[in-house]
Amino acid sequence: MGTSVAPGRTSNVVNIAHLRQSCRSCSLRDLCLPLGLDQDDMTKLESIVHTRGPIRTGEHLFREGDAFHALYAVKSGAIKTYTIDKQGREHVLGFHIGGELAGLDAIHAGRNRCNAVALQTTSVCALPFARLEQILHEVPNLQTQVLRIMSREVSASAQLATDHSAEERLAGFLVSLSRRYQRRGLPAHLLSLPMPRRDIASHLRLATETVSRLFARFQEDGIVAVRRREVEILDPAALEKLGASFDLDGDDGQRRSPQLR
Amino acid sequence: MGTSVAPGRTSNVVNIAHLRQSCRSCSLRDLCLPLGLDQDDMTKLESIVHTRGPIRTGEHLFREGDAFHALYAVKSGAIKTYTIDKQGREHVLGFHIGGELAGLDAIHAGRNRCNAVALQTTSVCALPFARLEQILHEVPNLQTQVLRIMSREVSASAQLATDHSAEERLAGFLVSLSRRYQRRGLPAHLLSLPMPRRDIASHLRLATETVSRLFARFQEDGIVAVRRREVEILDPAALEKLGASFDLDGDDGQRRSPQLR
DNA sequence: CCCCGGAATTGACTTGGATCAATTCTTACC
DNA sequence: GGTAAGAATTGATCCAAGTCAATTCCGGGG
Repeated sequence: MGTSVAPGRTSNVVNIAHLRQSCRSCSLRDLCLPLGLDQDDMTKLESIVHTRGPIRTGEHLFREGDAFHALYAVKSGAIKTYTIDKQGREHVLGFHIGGELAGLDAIHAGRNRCNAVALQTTSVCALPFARLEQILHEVPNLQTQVLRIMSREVSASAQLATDHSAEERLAGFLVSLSRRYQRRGLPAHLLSLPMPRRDIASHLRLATETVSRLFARFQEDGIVAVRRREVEILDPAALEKLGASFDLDGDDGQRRSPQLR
Repeated sequence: MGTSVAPGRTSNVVNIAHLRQSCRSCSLRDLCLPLGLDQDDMTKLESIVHTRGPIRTGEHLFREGDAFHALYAVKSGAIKTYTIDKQGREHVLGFHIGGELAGLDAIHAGRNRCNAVALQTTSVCALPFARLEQILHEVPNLQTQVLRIMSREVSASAQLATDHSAEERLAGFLVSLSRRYQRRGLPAHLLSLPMPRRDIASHLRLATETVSRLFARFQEDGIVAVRRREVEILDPAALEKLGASFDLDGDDGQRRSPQLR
C-alpha cells in the first residue's frame, strides 16, 4: 500500500518531488500544523513531511498494535479511528476530515492504540514523529501548535462526555461536524457525511436504529433535512440548543489572537 | 498537606525556599514531569515550578473561564475537574491524584475549560505555562514527557468511551484507579476513594443509585468489599474482565524503556 | 450523649433506547 | 435493465438504568 497509487511506474517520484513543497501551498495550511510559521520554519516542516497517495475506501492507514512512527494529517477525504474490544465489538473513536491530525494517542505507548481506515478515497501527510520532535525544539511556533492541537483533542473528548441523552449526543455531533466543515472551508449547513449510520451510532454509543429515528425526529421538527448521507441544517440555533455542548474554540472568534503567553 | 504543616508564621517563606528545589527530592519524581531528566534539566524545571500550599476540601484551584497560565501537578490529596452545562447540571470530567497533571485542556483556548476543586486537603505544584513552553525547547526529555502525558490523556478518554454498560464503566473505573494508586505507590487493592458516590456517578454518566447498586452487586459476587469510601479489590482479575478496557500503558511493563524514537 | 444533615443504600416504578424483525431504498455488478 | 447485497428506515417489544421515595448510616457540633 503506502504510495502505491495507480500502479504507475514514475508516480512515486513525481508525487514526492511535487508534494515535498506542499505545506507552503497547501490549502489546509491554516488548519494543519503550519499556522503562523515563517518561511524558514515552513521549510523545516516540509523537509520531514511526506504525502501518501490516495488510500481507497476501506483501506487502513494504520492498525492497533502497529509500532508508532508517524502522525498523519488528513489532506482530503476522511478517516475513522476505532478499536475492537475483547468481545469483538467495534467502537468508533472519531472521524478525521481534511486538516485534522490522527495518531496523537499513539505517542504515549509507542504503538498505535486504534485502527484508522479510510471512509472515502483519502490522502494524508505523514509526519515522522521522531523527526517532528526534533524540529519542535527548533521551531517554537510549531511546538505551540502541537501542544494546542493535543489540548484541543483533550477538550473535545471531555466535551463528548458531557452529552447525556441520545438527542443531545446526535445534536452535539452535528454541531461539531458543522464547525469542522466550516473551518475546513466546506459549507457548514450542508454536510455530506462520509460515514454510514452504523459508524455514527458506534461513535455516539447508540444503536443504528436510534440514530435513524433521531434524524427522522429532527427532520419532523424542521431542524434538519436529511437525504441519506446528506444533512442540511435548517435551524442551527435549535440544533445548538439541543446539544449540551459549548464552543470548543473558546470565546467566539478569539482564535486569531492566541492568548497564550 | 504539602509542607506547611502547622500554620506557622514564617511558613510561607520557608515553604518557598524549601520547595524550590523540590522536584529533585519529590517523592513523585518518577510520575510527574521529571522522569528521565538529568541534574541540569531538573534545575531548569525547578526554577519555574512553585508549590501552592494546602488547598482545603471544597476550595477551587481554578475555574472555568479563568485565563490560563499554569498547569498543575498534584503533590498530595486529590482534585476533581468538572463543568456546568447550560441546564446547570454538573459533569465530572475526571479526578487527579498525586503525580497527575491538571489543566492540559486549557492550553488550546487560552482559558480554563473546566473547574478544579479539591476533594481533600491538597497541595499542588504550579507550572507557569509560558515558562514551561520555553524550557521545553531546551530540554528535549521534558518535551517528550509532556507530549507523552498529553497523549496518554487522549488515549484515556478514548478508553472511557469504549465502555458501554454501567457495569463495564464502574469496573473500568476501579481498574483504572487501582493502577493509578499503584503507580503512585499506594496499595492497589485497598482504594480509599477521595470522592463521593455522586461524583463517581457523574463521571461515569450514571445515577448515584446505580453506582451504589453496582457496588452492592460486585460485593455480592465477591469481587470487592465495600465499606463506604473504602473499596477493597478482592478479585482483580474478575474486575478486569468486567471492564471492556485494555491496558493504558500498552504492553505490560515496557514503560521503563521508552519505545519512542 | 443526642441530634442534625448530608451520604449512601434500598425499594418500587417508569422510560429511553436497545434489540429483534421486516420492509424499502441504493448502489454496484452482471 | 435486473438482481443481489448492503444501508437505511420503520415498527413492536423488552430491559437496563433513571427517577422518585423512603430509610439507614455515619460524622460533627452542641
